[in-house]
Amino acid sequence: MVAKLKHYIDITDAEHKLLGALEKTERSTSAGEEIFAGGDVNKNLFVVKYGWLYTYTNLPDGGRLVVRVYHAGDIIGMPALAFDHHTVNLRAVTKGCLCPFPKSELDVIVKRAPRITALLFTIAAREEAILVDTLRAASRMRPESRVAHLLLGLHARLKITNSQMGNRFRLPLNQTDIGDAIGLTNVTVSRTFSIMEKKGLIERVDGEIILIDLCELERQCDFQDRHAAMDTSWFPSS
Amino acid sequence: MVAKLKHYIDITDAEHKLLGALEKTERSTSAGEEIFAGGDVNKNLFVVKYGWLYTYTNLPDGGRLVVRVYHAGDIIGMPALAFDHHTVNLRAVTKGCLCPFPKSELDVIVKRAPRITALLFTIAAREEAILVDTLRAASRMRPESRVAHLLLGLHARLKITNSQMGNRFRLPLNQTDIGDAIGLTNVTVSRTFSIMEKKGLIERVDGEIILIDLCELERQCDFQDRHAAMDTSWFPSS
DNA sequence: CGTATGATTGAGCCTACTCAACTATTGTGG
DNA sequence: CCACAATAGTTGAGTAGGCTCAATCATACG
Repeated sequence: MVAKLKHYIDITDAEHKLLGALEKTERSTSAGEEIFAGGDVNKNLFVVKYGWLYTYTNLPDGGRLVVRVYHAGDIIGMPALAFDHHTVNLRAVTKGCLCPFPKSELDVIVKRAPRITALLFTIAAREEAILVDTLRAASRMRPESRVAHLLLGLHARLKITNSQMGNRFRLPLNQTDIGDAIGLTNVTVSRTFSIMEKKGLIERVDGEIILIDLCELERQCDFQDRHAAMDTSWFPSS
Repeated sequence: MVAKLKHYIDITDAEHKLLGALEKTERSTSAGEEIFAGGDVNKNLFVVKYGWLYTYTNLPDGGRLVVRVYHAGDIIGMPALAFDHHTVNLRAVTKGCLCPFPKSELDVIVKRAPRITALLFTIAAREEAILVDTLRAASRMRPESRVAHLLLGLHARLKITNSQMGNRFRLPLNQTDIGDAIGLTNVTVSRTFSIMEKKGLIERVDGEIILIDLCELERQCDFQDRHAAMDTSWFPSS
């Protein structure tokens, strides 16, 4: 996580030490494992060391909504900071490793490291902007644009921690998961992928996705990369 | 705003003074006025003194998505904290009054008032949880549940600052606005309201909404009140 | 090699959309 | 105060796109 935060601001030794405390505990996850469920008592946040995970909620009609996909360097559980119970479920997609830390450790950061606090605040704000983008795409766009938005979002996210990645990446989600993330059935996801491949927008090779026509993909879902830059101009001095 | 924050934690005189600084500038708004547009340079956040407003974005196909409705005591612009440009548009629904304050004033709070910082952080986290609820309802539920969710959300929000309100409130949004907020057309909103009225779930009198069968409304959209309580247990001492 | 999971494809249906006409309400200027 | 315009809401008819159901094909794994 420190590596990811360094991307945005310089971090002093003292700050580094405070952040290190958040990653002192480790917990490995196996593919498909349920880490916590909505309604569980919520004392911890999690930093992702590696692996893919997602949060989801069940819908009253039996459906399922995949809220957000997480990768190495992400912090899981910010929205739940406001409540003493979890609001969503967390599931590991692949093998991975998490660092749980109690909410209460944040108080030290808030008290002693105003720059880190501001940065975390900003990251939370960005999460909200990303969620609005998701709402835009998943509730109001045609299937092709929804898929495009999901793929571009994952790609932009993965590029931060893996800059020489190119336009190709492994996608460990099945089509039902994808459908639950963008509000389609697995059937429609399948048909949509086929159409996009036929159009020359993407390719699928060995369970990896290749984004062939990035420009057209970005155009059709009005994509904004929320990861590239953040406004740190208002931050206090350290 | 101070009145609203007091709801959750005690506020010392020093903290009160810092917060007061955020509300020293005022700006009145007229009904239908556009306050800012997505892409505008973003230096200010806004505290709502009174009036109704909403943020929205335009969709690539010409549609519109109403993201969030704001009332007295709300802070507008948290998600934009992460960027130097606005990510959405803001429009006033009714006459009202806003207190704009520069982002840079937050740095003083982050440095000097850790409890207030923690509280603002928590409010941002709650906004995210609310947005997930919106995503759930607006992208995946039947029209009736979507309307129910919107009405209950507004009602829960208005109750905080107006505790003896009962189950009746004025709704200054037209059916096109409502549709844009929950992913329906004005036509479907009209039909849905009629059905819900016929079923005895709600009533409409003089442009006001009366929630007749609260339990059934809550049941059918799986409603959670995110405003009632917040977890402040992890906050630092002041 | 057999089983389980995941992906593809086809047929038919259903729901919210579009288009359009009409009614109701609100606001404004003469 | 009335006439007119503009905005908002209602209702009907027909359409279309994504869903459901179901069968088949592909791949991975023990």
